[in-house]
Amino acid sequence: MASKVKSDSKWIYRHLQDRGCRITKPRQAILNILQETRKHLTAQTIYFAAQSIYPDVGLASIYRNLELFTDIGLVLKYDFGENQARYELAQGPQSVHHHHLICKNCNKIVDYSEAIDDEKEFLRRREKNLSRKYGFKIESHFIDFVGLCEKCSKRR
Amino acid sequence: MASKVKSDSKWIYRHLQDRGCRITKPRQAILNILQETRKHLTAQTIYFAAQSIYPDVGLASIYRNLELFTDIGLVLKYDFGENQARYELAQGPQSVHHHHLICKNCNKIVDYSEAIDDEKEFLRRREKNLSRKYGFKIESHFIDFVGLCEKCSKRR
DNA sequence: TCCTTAATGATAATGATTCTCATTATCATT
DNA sequence: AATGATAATGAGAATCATTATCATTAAGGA
Repeated sequence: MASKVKSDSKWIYRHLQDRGCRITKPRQAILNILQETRKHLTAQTIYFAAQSIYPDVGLASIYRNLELFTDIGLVLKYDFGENQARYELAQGPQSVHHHHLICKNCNKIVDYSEAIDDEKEFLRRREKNLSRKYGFKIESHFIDFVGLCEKCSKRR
Repeated sequence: MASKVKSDSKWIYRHLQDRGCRITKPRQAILNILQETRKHLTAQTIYFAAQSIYPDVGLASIYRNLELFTDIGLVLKYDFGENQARYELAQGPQSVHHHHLICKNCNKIVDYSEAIDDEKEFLRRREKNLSRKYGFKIESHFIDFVGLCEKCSKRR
């Protein structure tokens, strides 16, 4: 019953309502949490955090809504080779489009977003080319570099 | 007991032996299978195929060795948003370095490798830059485009 | 052939994610 | 503000890929 849901960015709610989705407390809680961090959170972490906003929330709703948000492009879902997915807001004040460096030994993740401009041009060409050739309607892309972080490459 | 393991590319075995790994029947079976396909196979698929080469093989060995092969760079492990990983040989006669188009609706995967040359130059610069800045020793990269395939984009 | 020990197979355990279904809450309409 | 259709929920069971355990086997150098 109790709920500490704060008011959120209007555009997110419009995005949901345009699709006939209701604005529920679990959804507000999840979005609040994602808006307050830059980290990639697991469903469990989001679940625990959501309980402090809306104690009655269930884990199933966390998964259901993360899937919904991912489907409608509000959230990005990542797999960094752990045995669980990670999520973050696709757009918003806290989030900048970025890619990842993944240490295959300790699983450390570094986000980077610099020098993105020459990348944009490259990706624009590539997406146009691929769309035409394969008939795909491309919505997003992921670029991950995998290797060893400084610590792990010394330790080997 | 029975075993139909064929002789394999020498370099792969050298790669294993250099690391003190033994050449076992399960390992030979897995590598045979991966060498004969261009597809991204699941552990289950590899398990069933391996049984026709070496009937006594256990599922645990499939997982253990796929992890080993991934660690030493012989195999690439992918997650396409299904609930299971997929694997393919990192290098070899059948395999060409490529990236993916993933349909987020029906999970269709298209491999593409054309026009890879301008990508190489772009990636070289990017990897050098990131290595210097973050101290990462970058070994590989993944570029995936996510969207809707032709069928699914019409159906919506 | 012998010996060391890496690797294996069988199977139990784990744990993230999904499913089921009765109940509840959202929100357009009145 | 009350109503009603139904989207969404919470609890917990079910699923299923992956890992861990451990006694046994086999690779490969001596």
